[in-house]
Amino acid sequence: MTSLLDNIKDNADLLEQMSKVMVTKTVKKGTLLQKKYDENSKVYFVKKGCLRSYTIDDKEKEHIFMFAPEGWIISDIESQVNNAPTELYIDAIEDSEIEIMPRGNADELFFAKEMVDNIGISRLMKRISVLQRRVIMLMSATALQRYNDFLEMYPNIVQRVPQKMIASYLGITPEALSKIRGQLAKPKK
Amino acid sequence: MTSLLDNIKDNADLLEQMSKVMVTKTVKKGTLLQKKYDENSKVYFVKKGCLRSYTIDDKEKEHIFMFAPEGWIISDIESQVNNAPTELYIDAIEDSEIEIMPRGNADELFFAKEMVDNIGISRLMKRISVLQRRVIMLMSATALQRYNDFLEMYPNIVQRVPQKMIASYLGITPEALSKIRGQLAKPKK
DNA sequence: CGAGCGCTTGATTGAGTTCAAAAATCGTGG
DNA sequence: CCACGATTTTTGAACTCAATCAAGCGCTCG
Repeated sequence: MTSLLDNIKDNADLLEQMSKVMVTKTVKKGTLLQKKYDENSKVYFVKKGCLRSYTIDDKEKEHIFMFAPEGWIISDIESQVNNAPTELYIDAIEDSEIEIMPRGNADELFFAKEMVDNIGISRLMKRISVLQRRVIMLMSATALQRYNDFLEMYPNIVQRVPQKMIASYLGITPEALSKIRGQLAKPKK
Repeated sequence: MTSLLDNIKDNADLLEQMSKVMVTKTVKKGTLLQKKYDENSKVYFVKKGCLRSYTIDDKEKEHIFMFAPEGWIISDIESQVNNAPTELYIDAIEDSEIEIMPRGNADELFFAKEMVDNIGISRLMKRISVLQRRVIMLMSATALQRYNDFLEMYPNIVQRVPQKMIASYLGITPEALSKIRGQLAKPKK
Protein backbone atom coordinates (compact mmCIF):
# COMPACT_ATOMS: atom_id res chain seq x y z
CA MET A 1 0.00 0.00 0.00
CA THR A 2 1.45 3.31 -1.00
CA SER A 3 -1.29 5.58 0.23
CA LEU A 4 -3.97 5.41 2.83
CA LEU A 5 -6.39 6.46 0.14
CA ASP A 6 -5.88 3.19 -1.70
CA ASN A 7 -8.38 1.81 0.74
CA ILE A 8 -11.19 3.88 -0.66
CA LYS A 9 -10.26 4.13 -4.31
CA ASP A 10 -13.65 2.70 -5.29
CA ASN A 11 -15.51 5.57 -3.63
CA ALA A 12 -14.88 8.66 -5.71
CA ASP A 13 -16.72 11.09 -3.45
CA LEU A 14 -14.98 10.12 -0.27
CA LEU A 15 -11.69 9.89 -2.07
CA GLU A 16 -12.00 13.45 -3.27
CA GLN A 17 -12.97 14.73 0.14
CA MET A 18 -10.12 12.92 1.82
CA SER A 19 -7.57 14.04 -0.72
CA LYS A 20 -8.42 17.62 0.06
CA VAL A 21 -7.52 17.39 3.74
CA MET A 22 -4.72 14.89 3.57
CA VAL A 23 -1.17 16.19 3.53
CA THR A 24 1.83 14.22 2.34
CA LYS A 25 5.09 15.19 3.94
CA THR A 26 8.72 14.13 3.91
CA VAL A 27 10.42 14.38 7.28
CA LYS A 28 13.98 13.83 8.38
CA LYS A 29 15.00 11.43 11.11
CA GLY A 30 14.43 13.06 14.45
CA THR A 31 11.60 15.34 13.38
CA LEU A 32 9.08 15.82 16.17
CA LEU A 33 5.59 15.66 14.71
CA GLN A 34 3.53 16.06 17.82
CA LYS A 35 4.26 16.57 21.49
CA LYS A 36 2.39 16.13 24.73
CA TYR A 37 -0.38 18.63 25.37
CA ASP A 38 -0.70 19.52 21.70
CA GLU A 39 -4.30 20.40 21.04
CA ASN A 40 -4.40 19.17 17.48
CA SER A 41 -3.84 15.47 17.73
CA LYS A 42 -3.39 13.98 14.25
CA VAL A 43 -3.42 10.63 12.50
CA TYR A 44 -0.28 9.61 10.61
CA PHE A 45 0.02 7.00 7.90
CA VAL A 46 3.59 5.90 7.22
CA LYS A 47 4.39 5.45 3.53
CA LYS A 48 8.11 5.03 4.03
CA GLY A 49 10.42 5.08 7.02
CA CYS A 50 9.40 4.66 10.65
CA LEU A 51 7.68 6.72 13.33
CA ARG A 52 7.28 6.09 17.02
CA SER A 53 4.97 7.33 19.76
CA TYR A 54 6.09 7.68 23.35
CA THR A 55 5.54 9.34 26.71
CA ILE A 56 8.05 11.06 28.93
CA ASP A 57 7.56 10.50 32.64
CA ASP A 58 8.32 12.80 35.56
CA LYS A 59 11.89 11.47 35.68
CA GLU A 60 12.41 12.54 32.05
CA LYS A 61 12.38 8.92 30.96
CA GLU A 62 10.94 7.95 27.59
CA HIS A 63 8.51 5.06 27.27
CA ILE A 64 7.84 3.96 23.71
CA PHE A 65 4.23 3.07 23.10
CA MET A 66 4.55 1.84 19.55
CA PHE A 67 6.68 1.74 16.43
CA ALA A 68 5.08 2.42 13.04
CA PRO A 69 7.03 1.23 10.00
CA GLU A 70 5.72 1.32 6.41
CA GLY A 71 2.01 0.78 6.04
CA TRP A 72 1.17 1.46 9.68
CA ILE A 73 -1.08 4.09 11.14
CA ILE A 74 0.00 5.87 14.28
CA SER A 75 -1.84 8.37 16.43
CA ASP A 76 -2.83 9.12 19.98
CA ILE A 77 -6.17 7.36 20.02
CA GLU A 78 -6.80 8.24 23.64
CA SER A 79 -6.73 11.94 22.84
CA GLN A 80 -8.82 11.34 19.71
CA VAL A 81 -11.48 9.46 21.66
CA ASN A 82 -11.66 11.90 24.52
CA ASN A 83 -11.12 14.91 22.32
CA ALA A 84 -8.40 15.86 24.73
CA PRO A 85 -4.87 17.23 24.40
CA THR A 86 -2.21 14.77 23.35
CA GLU A 87 -0.60 12.38 25.79
CA LEU A 88 1.94 11.05 23.37
CA TYR A 89 4.94 12.43 21.56
CA ILE A 90 5.32 11.26 17.98
CA ASP A 91 8.54 11.60 15.99
CA ALA A 92 10.41 10.07 13.06
CA ILE A 93 13.18 7.63 13.88
CA GLU A 94 14.13 7.32 10.21
CA ASP A 95 13.82 9.67 7.26
CA SER A 96 10.16 9.13 6.46
CA GLU A 97 7.37 9.89 4.07
CA ILE A 98 4.01 10.24 5.73
CA GLU A 99 0.40 11.16 5.14
CA ILE A 100 -1.11 13.38 7.78
CA MET A 101 -4.77 13.62 8.55
CA PRO A 102 -5.76 16.54 10.76
CA ARG A 103 -7.97 15.94 13.81
CA GLY A 104 -11.59 16.74 13.19
CA ASN A 105 -11.20 15.36 9.75
CA ALA A 106 -10.10 12.22 11.43
CA ASP A 107 -13.33 12.15 13.37
CA GLU A 108 -15.57 12.93 10.46
CA LEU A 109 -13.81 11.32 7.57
CA PHE A 110 -11.39 8.74 8.73
CA PHE A 111 -14.10 7.07 10.68
CA ALA A 112 -16.69 7.61 8.01
CA LYS A 113 -18.52 4.42 7.30
CA GLU A 114 -16.76 3.62 4.05
CA MET A 115 -13.35 4.20 5.50
CA VAL A 116 -14.17 2.12 8.49
CA ASP A 117 -15.57 -0.70 6.46
CA ASN A 118 -12.41 -0.92 4.47
CA ILE A 119 -9.70 -0.39 6.98
CA GLY A 120 -11.05 0.80 10.31
CA ILE A 121 -12.56 -2.13 12.11
CA SER A 122 -9.98 -4.73 11.33
CA ARG A 123 -7.15 -2.37 12.09
CA LEU A 124 -8.74 -1.34 15.35
CA MET A 125 -9.30 -4.93 16.35
CA LYS A 126 -5.77 -5.93 15.46
CA ARG A 127 -4.54 -3.02 17.49
CA ILE A 128 -6.57 -4.18 20.48
CA SER A 129 -5.27 -7.68 20.13
CA VAL A 130 -1.70 -6.41 20.10
CA LEU A 131 -2.37 -4.28 23.15
CA GLN A 132 -4.06 -7.17 24.91
CA ARG A 133 -0.97 -9.26 24.43
CA ARG A 134 1.26 -6.42 25.52
CA VAL A 135 -0.64 -5.82 28.75
CA ILE A 136 -0.54 -9.51 29.60
CA MET A 137 3.18 -9.58 28.85
CA LEU A 138 3.88 -6.55 31.00
CA MET A 139 1.96 -8.08 33.87
CA SER A 140 3.20 -11.63 33.79
CA ALA A 141 6.45 -11.98 31.87
CA THR A 142 10.04 -11.31 32.86
CA ALA A 143 12.20 -8.91 30.86
CA LEU A 144 13.77 -11.85 29.04
CA GLN A 145 10.42 -13.32 28.05
CA ARG A 146 9.24 -9.94 26.82
CA TYR A 147 12.36 -9.50 24.73
CA ASN A 148 11.93 -12.91 23.12
CA ASP A 149 8.30 -12.15 22.42
CA PHE A 150 9.30 -8.88 20.79
CA LEU A 151 11.87 -10.64 18.61
CA GLU A 152 9.18 -13.01 17.39
CA MET A 153 6.53 -10.38 16.82
CA TYR A 154 8.73 -7.74 15.17
CA PRO A 155 11.80 -9.45 13.73
CA ASN A 156 12.04 -6.76 11.06
CA ILE A 157 11.91 -3.84 13.45
CA VAL A 158 14.67 -5.11 15.70
CA GLN A 159 17.43 -4.38 13.22
CA ARG A 160 16.16 -0.95 12.29
CA VAL A 161 15.84 0.44 15.77
CA PRO A 162 18.53 1.26 18.35
CA GLN A 163 18.58 -1.05 21.34
CA LYS A 164 17.75 1.62 23.82
CA MET A 165 14.46 2.16 22.03
CA ILE A 166 13.63 -1.52 22.17
CA ALA A 167 14.40 -1.43 25.87
CA SER A 168 12.09 1.53 26.18
CA TYR A 169 9.34 -0.37 24.36
CA LEU A 170 9.81 -3.39 26.61
CA GLY A 171 9.60 -1.25 29.72
CA ILE A 172 13.15 -1.88 30.90
CA THR A 173 16.39 0.12 30.95
CA PRO A 174 18.98 -0.09 28.16
CA GLU A 175 21.42 -1.54 30.69
CA ALA A 176 19.03 -4.33 31.56
CA LEU A 177 18.48 -5.20 27.91
CA SER A 178 22.20 -5.19 27.28
CA LYS A 179 22.69 -7.68 30.11
CA ILE A 180 19.90 -9.91 28.81
CA ARG A 181 21.48 -9.95 25.38
CA GLY A 182 24.80 -10.70 27.00
CA GLN A 183 23.27 -13.78 28.61
CA LEU A 184 21.65 -14.92 25.37
CA ALA A 185 24.92 -14.57 23.46
CA LYS A 186 26.85 -17.00 25.64
CA PRO A 187 24.58 -19.65 27.07
CA LYS A 188 27.53 -22.04 26.66
CA LYS A 189 29.38 -23.52 29.64
CA MET B 1 -29.01 -0.31 28.43
CA THR B 2 -30.72 -3.57 29.21
CA SER B 3 -29.81 -5.49 26.09
CA LEU B 4 -27.11 -5.34 23.51
CA LEU B 5 -29.88 -5.39 20.92
CA ASP B 6 -31.08 -1.98 22.06
CA ASN B 7 -28.33 -0.64 19.86
CA ILE B 8 -29.99 -1.83 16.70
CA LYS B 9 -33.65 -1.55 17.57
CA ASP B 10 -34.22 0.63 14.52
CA ASN B 11 -33.03 -2.09 12.16
CA ALA B 12 -35.71 -4.80 12.16
CA ASP B 13 -33.88 -7.22 9.89
CA LEU B 14 -30.64 -7.21 11.78
CA LEU B 15 -32.48 -7.26 15.06
CA GLU B 16 -34.32 -10.41 14.08
CA GLN B 17 -31.16 -12.10 12.87
CA MET B 18 -29.30 -11.23 16.04
CA SER B 19 -32.11 -12.30 18.33
CA LYS B 20 -31.96 -15.75 16.82
CA VAL B 21 -28.33 -16.37 17.76
CA MET B 22 -28.13 -14.44 20.99
CA VAL B 23 -28.55 -16.35 24.23
CA THR B 24 -29.46 -14.79 27.55
CA LYS B 25 -28.20 -16.61 30.59
CA THR B 26 -28.16 -16.25 34.35
CA VAL B 27 -24.96 -17.44 35.97
CA LYS B 28 -23.91 -17.78 39.58
CA LYS B 29 -20.83 -16.17 41.03
CA GLY B 30 -17.83 -18.26 40.18
CA THR B 31 -19.19 -19.75 36.99
CA LEU B 32 -16.46 -20.27 34.42
CA LEU B 33 -17.71 -19.21 31.00
CA GLN B 34 -14.66 -19.80 28.91
CA LYS B 35 -11.18 -21.14 29.55
CA LYS B 36 -7.83 -20.97 27.83
CA TYR B 37 -7.57 -22.99 24.62
CA ASP B 38 -11.33 -23.09 24.15
CA GLU B 39 -12.00 -23.16 20.45
CA ASN B 40 -15.28 -21.30 20.56
CA SER B 41 -14.36 -17.87 21.81
CA LYS B 42 -17.51 -15.85 22.52
CA VAL B 43 -18.61 -12.29 23.11
CA TYR B 44 -20.38 -11.52 26.38
CA PHE B 45 -22.58 -8.55 27.13
CA VAL B 46 -23.18 -8.00 30.85
CA LYS B 47 -26.75 -7.02 31.70
CA LYS B 48 -26.30 -7.40 35.43
CA GLY B 49 -23.47 -8.43 37.71
CA CYS B 50 -19.80 -8.52 36.80
CA LEU B 51 -17.49 -10.71 34.73
CA ARG B 52 -13.72 -10.73 34.47
CA SER B 53 -11.18 -12.02 31.99
CA TYR B 54 -7.76 -13.25 33.03
CA THR B 55 -4.76 -15.39 32.19
CA ILE B 56 -2.99 -17.93 34.34
CA ASP B 57 0.77 -17.99 33.98
CA ASP B 58 3.18 -20.90 34.31
CA LYS B 59 3.41 -20.29 38.06
CA GLU B 60 -0.38 -20.72 38.35
CA LYS B 61 -0.77 -17.03 39.03
CA GLU B 62 -3.84 -15.20 37.76
CA HIS B 63 -3.52 -11.89 35.90
CA ILE B 64 -6.78 -10.05 35.44
CA PHE B 65 -7.08 -8.42 32.05
CA MET B 66 -10.35 -6.62 32.59
CA PHE B 67 -13.48 -6.31 34.69
CA ALA B 68 -16.86 -6.03 32.99
CA PRO B 69 -19.70 -4.66 35.10
CA GLU B 70 -23.19 -3.83 33.80
CA GLY B 71 -23.32 -2.55 30.24
CA TRP B 72 -19.85 -3.75 29.30
CA ILE B 73 -18.82 -6.16 26.59
CA ILE B 74 -16.12 -8.66 27.35
CA SER B 75 -14.40 -11.15 25.08
CA ASP B 76 -11.01 -12.36 23.97
CA ILE B 77 -10.51 -10.06 21.02
CA GLU B 78 -7.10 -11.50 20.24
CA SER B 79 -8.58 -14.91 19.62
CA GLN B 80 -11.46 -13.34 17.68
CA VAL B 81 -9.12 -11.42 15.41
CA ASN B 82 -6.76 -14.28 14.77
CA ASN B 83 -9.49 -16.88 14.74
CA ALA B 84 -7.40 -18.74 17.26
CA PRO B 85 -8.13 -20.64 20.48
CA THR B 86 -8.79 -18.56 23.55
CA GLU B 87 -5.99 -17.02 25.58
CA LEU B 88 -8.22 -15.74 28.33
CA TYR B 89 -10.36 -17.27 31.00
CA ILE B 90 -13.68 -15.53 31.59
CA ASP B 91 -15.81 -16.06 34.67
CA ALA B 92 -18.47 -14.38 36.78
CA ILE B 93 -17.33 -12.69 39.98
CA GLU B 94 -20.91 -11.88 40.95
CA ASP B 95 -24.23 -13.53 40.18
CA SER B 96 -24.78 -12.19 36.70
CA GLU B 97 -27.16 -11.97 33.82
CA ILE B 98 -25.48 -11.99 30.45
CA GLU B 99 -26.09 -12.10 26.73
CA ILE B 100 -23.84 -14.45 24.83
CA MET B 101 -23.00 -14.14 21.19
CA PRO B 102 -21.35 -17.23 19.70
CA ARG B 103 -18.19 -16.87 17.66
CA GLY B 104 -18.81 -16.90 13.96
CA ASN B 105 -21.93 -14.95 14.57
CA ALA B 106 -19.71 -12.43 16.21
CA ASP B 107 -17.68 -12.23 13.04
CA GLU B 108 -20.61 -12.02 10.71
CA LEU B 109 -23.20 -10.15 12.68
CA PHE B 110 -21.71 -8.29 15.56
CA PHE B 111 -19.33 -6.62 13.23
CA ALA B 112 -21.90 -6.19 10.55
CA LYS B 113 -21.97 -2.63 9.37
CA GLU B 114 -25.09 -1.58 11.20
CA MET B 115 -23.95 -3.03 14.46
CA VAL B 116 -20.57 -1.47 14.11
CA ASP B 117 -21.96 1.92 13.25
CA ASN B 118 -24.05 1.93 16.36
CA ILE B 119 -21.77 0.48 18.95
CA GLY B 120 -18.65 -0.99 17.39
CA ILE B 121 -16.28 1.81 16.49
CA SER B 122 -16.69 3.97 19.51
CA ARG B 123 -16.47 1.01 21.85
CA LEU B 124 -13.39 -0.30 20.09
CA MET B 125 -11.71 3.07 20.22
CA LYS B 126 -12.55 3.54 23.88
CA ARG B 127 -11.14 0.12 24.53
CA ILE B 128 -7.91 1.06 22.77
CA SER B 129 -7.66 4.26 24.71
CA VAL B 130 -8.06 2.38 27.98
CA LEU B 131 -5.43 -0.12 26.92
CA GLN B 132 -3.10 2.65 25.80
CA ARG B 133 -3.30 4.18 29.23
CA ARG B 134 -2.85 0.82 30.89
CA VAL B 135 0.29 -0.01 28.93
CA ILE B 136 1.81 3.36 29.73
CA MET B 137 0.93 2.89 33.39
CA LEU B 138 2.44 -0.58 33.52
CA MET B 139 5.63 0.70 31.92
CA SER B 140 6.17 3.90 33.79
CA ALA B 141 4.21 4.02 37.02
CA THR B 142 4.89 2.55 40.46
CA ALA B 143 2.39 0.24 42.11
CA LEU B 144 1.11 3.15 44.20
CA GLN B 145 0.54 5.36 41.17
CA ARG B 146 -1.25 2.54 39.37
CA TYR B 147 -3.50 1.96 42.35
CA ASN B 148 -4.43 5.62 42.55
CA ASP B 149 -5.12 5.65 38.84
CA PHE B 150 -7.37 2.63 39.22
CA LEU B 151 -9.27 4.29 42.07
CA GLU B 152 -9.93 7.29 39.84
CA MET B 153 -10.86 5.32 36.75
CA TYR B 154 -13.04 2.70 38.41
CA PRO B 155 -14.27 4.06 41.74
CA ASN B 156 -17.40 1.93 41.48
CA ILE B 157 -15.59 -1.32 40.83
CA VAL B 158 -13.26 -1.00 43.80
CA GLN B 159 -15.93 -1.73 46.36
CA ARG B 160 -17.41 -4.65 44.49
CA VAL B 161 -14.25 -6.61 43.92
CA PRO B 162 -11.95 -8.34 46.42
CA GLN B 163 -8.59 -6.68 46.89
CA LYS B 164 -6.62 -9.59 45.60
CA MET B 165 -8.35 -9.19 42.25
CA ILE B 166 -7.50 -5.51 42.12
CA ALA B 167 -3.91 -6.44 42.89
CA SER B 168 -4.06 -8.94 40.07
CA TYR B 169 -5.38 -6.26 37.71
CA LEU B 170 -2.62 -3.88 38.75
CA GLY B 171 0.03 -6.48 38.19
CA ILE B 172 1.16 -6.75 41.80
CA THR B 173 0.70 -9.25 44.63
CA PRO B 174 -2.12 -8.97 47.18
CA GLU B 175 0.53 -8.48 49.85
CA ALA B 176 2.00 -5.51 48.03
CA LEU B 177 -1.42 -3.90 47.60
CA SER B 178 -2.21 -4.44 51.25
CA LYS B 179 0.99 -2.65 52.22
CA ILE B 180 0.26 0.23 49.88
CA ARG B 181 -3.17 0.64 51.40
CA GLY B 182 -1.60 0.49 54.81
CA GLN B 183 0.61 3.43 53.87
CA LEU B 184 -2.30 5.42 52.47
CA ALA B 185 -4.43 4.84 55.56
CA LYS B 186 -1.99 6.40 58.00
CA PRO B 187 -0.03 9.20 56.37
CA LYS B 188 -0.37 10.91 59.78
CA LYS B 189 2.33 10.42 62.41
C1' DC C 1 40.13 13.87 14.51
C1' DG C 2 37.69 14.72 18.44
C1' DA C 3 33.15 14.86 20.97
C1' DG C 4 29.23 12.71 21.82
C1' DC C 5 26.21 8.97 21.63
C1' DG C 6 25.24 4.13 22.15
C1' DC C 7 26.44 -0.12 24.14
C1' DT C 8 28.63 -2.85 27.74
C1' DT C 9 29.99 -4.17 32.38
C1' DG C 10 30.13 -3.96 37.38
C1' DA C 11 28.67 -2.49 42.13
C1' DT C 12 24.97 -0.93 44.82
C1' DT C 13 20.22 -0.07 45.85
C1' DG C 14 15.33 -0.59 46.11
C1' DA C 15 10.47 -1.75 44.89
C1' DG C 16 8.02 -5.51 44.93
C1' DT C 17 8.02 -10.82 45.49
C1' DT C 18 7.99 -14.90 48.14
C1' DC C 19 7.21 -17.40 52.15
C1' DA C 20 5.06 -17.84 56.48
C1' DA C 21 1.82 -17.01 59.99
C1' DA C 22 -1.56 -14.28 62.46
C1' DA C 23 -5.86 -11.36 62.28
C1' DA C 24 -10.11 -10.16 60.08
C1' DT C 25 -14.00 -11.13 57.19
C1' DC C 26 -17.15 -13.95 54.77
C1' DG C 27 -20.54 -17.41 53.96
C1' DT C 28 -22.99 -21.41 54.96
C1' DG C 29 -25.36 -24.92 57.72
C1' DG C 30 -27.44 -25.88 61.87
C1' DC D 1 -28.98 -15.69 64.08
C1' DC D 2 -24.92 -17.65 65.52
C1' DA D 3 -20.80 -20.45 64.97
C1' DC D 4 -17.23 -22.35 62.72
C1' DG D 5 -14.35 -23.29 58.75
C1' DA D 6 -12.64 -21.14 54.73
C1' DT D 7 -11.06 -17.43 52.39
C1' DT D 8 -9.08 -12.77 52.41
C1' DT D 9 -6.26 -9.35 54.33
C1' DT D 10 -2.53 -7.92 57.07
C1' DT D 11 2.12 -8.00 58.84
C1' DG D 12 6.94 -9.26 58.90
C1' DA D 13 11.46 -11.13 57.26
C1' DA D 14 14.37 -12.63 53.63
C1' DC D 15 15.20 -12.47 48.90
C1' DT D 16 15.35 -11.15 43.76
C1' DC D 17 15.02 -8.90 39.54
C1' DA D 18 15.70 -4.94 37.45
C1' DA D 19 16.90 0.17 38.33
C1' DT D 20 20.35 3.28 39.31
C1' DC D 21 24.90 4.99 39.39
C1' DA D 22 29.35 4.96 37.47
C1' DA D 23 33.10 4.03 34.44
C1' DG D 24 35.11 2.48 30.04
C1' DC D 25 34.93 1.18 25.17
C1' DG D 26 33.91 1.86 20.20
C1' DC D 27 31.64 4.30 16.54
C1' DT D 28 30.22 7.75 13.58
C1' DC D 29 29.40 12.02 11.82
C1' DG D 30 30.27 16.76 11.88
